[in-house]
Amino acid sequence: MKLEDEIKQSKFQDEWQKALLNILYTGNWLTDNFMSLAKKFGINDQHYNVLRILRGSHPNCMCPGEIKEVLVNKRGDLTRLLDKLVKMKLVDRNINSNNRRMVDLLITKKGLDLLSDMDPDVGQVENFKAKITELEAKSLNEILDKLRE
Amino acid sequence: MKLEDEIKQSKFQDEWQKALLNILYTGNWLTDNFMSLAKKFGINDQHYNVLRILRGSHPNCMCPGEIKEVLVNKRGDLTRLLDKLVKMKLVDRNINSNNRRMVDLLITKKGLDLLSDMDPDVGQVENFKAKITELEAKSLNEILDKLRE
DNA sequence: CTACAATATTTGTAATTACGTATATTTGTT
DNA sequence: AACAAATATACGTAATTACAAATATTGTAG
Repeated sequence: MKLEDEIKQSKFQDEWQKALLNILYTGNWLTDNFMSLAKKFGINDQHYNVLRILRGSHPNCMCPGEIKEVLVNKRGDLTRLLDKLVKMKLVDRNINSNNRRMVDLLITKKGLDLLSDMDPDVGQVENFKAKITELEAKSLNEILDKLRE
Repeated sequence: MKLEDEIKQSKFQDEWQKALLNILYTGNWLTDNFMSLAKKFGINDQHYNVLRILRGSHPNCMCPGEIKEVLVNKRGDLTRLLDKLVKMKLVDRNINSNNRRMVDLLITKKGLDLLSDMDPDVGQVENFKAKITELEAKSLNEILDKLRE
């Protein structure tokens, strides 16, 4: 749907202002989709993001600092977010033996299985290939990168 | 900065996957900017968004439902968000005389002054004109609109 | 080898957000 | 006029998030 209709605004000052709102709106739209998807599986979107990062490094572990670095959305209290994942037995947490300030986190079988169950639904949300061409995606990436300069 | 460096990822599966993360990352980046800006002025980004909407309709008032409709980011508990703005005397709240289920919200002089003070800083964050051309903004809008179809 | 700075994570506390439910008012129906 | 349905907002409670400070461990200079 056109942005004008989605946020009930008849028109924008200019294309730049519309772009600002469009990025925020589309980002929130994606996040909302992930949130309701995750909720169906008993977690939230931040839990999902962390699990997915841990799956990416499996069978190696990561420490909280490393996870924070690659998290797109840095909001949330990582310690307590991990508390919950450990409590749900989706993640194992152990003190790193080389550096006891650090904590090794490893996704469990249960965690991997949960992600597998979610994959089809996630594929739906991430189904960009059906909506824009590769050239459009590339162009989008270039423009967004420029904006953050 | 290129997305690869910002989230410490050496490469992405494809342009589509990068686009997904880029939208989320850029949206969060913008939100973080607004958050730290608003914080300097003693409010948060959602308070700012609501104030800005109310300035848009000033000198007319709006009710919570109308505000929720146009809010890009619908997160947050509007009632208690407004409680805070009323307590800070940035917004006046009165029961609507025609329909007493509804509540009239009007930005105060103090609220307008706060926004004026913030405007220069906000201009910096929203400074898209300096970064992308009008054509690029237009192209961005078209691609984002497509993604949400 | 001791003191001090740096690093990695955790914790306390307050604020915000989520979500279901409750309240109040209006509207429509009989 | 009485009552159910619909509408608009507020509230209770639990979960999450923000922020500052605390704890524990390691690295390092003297």
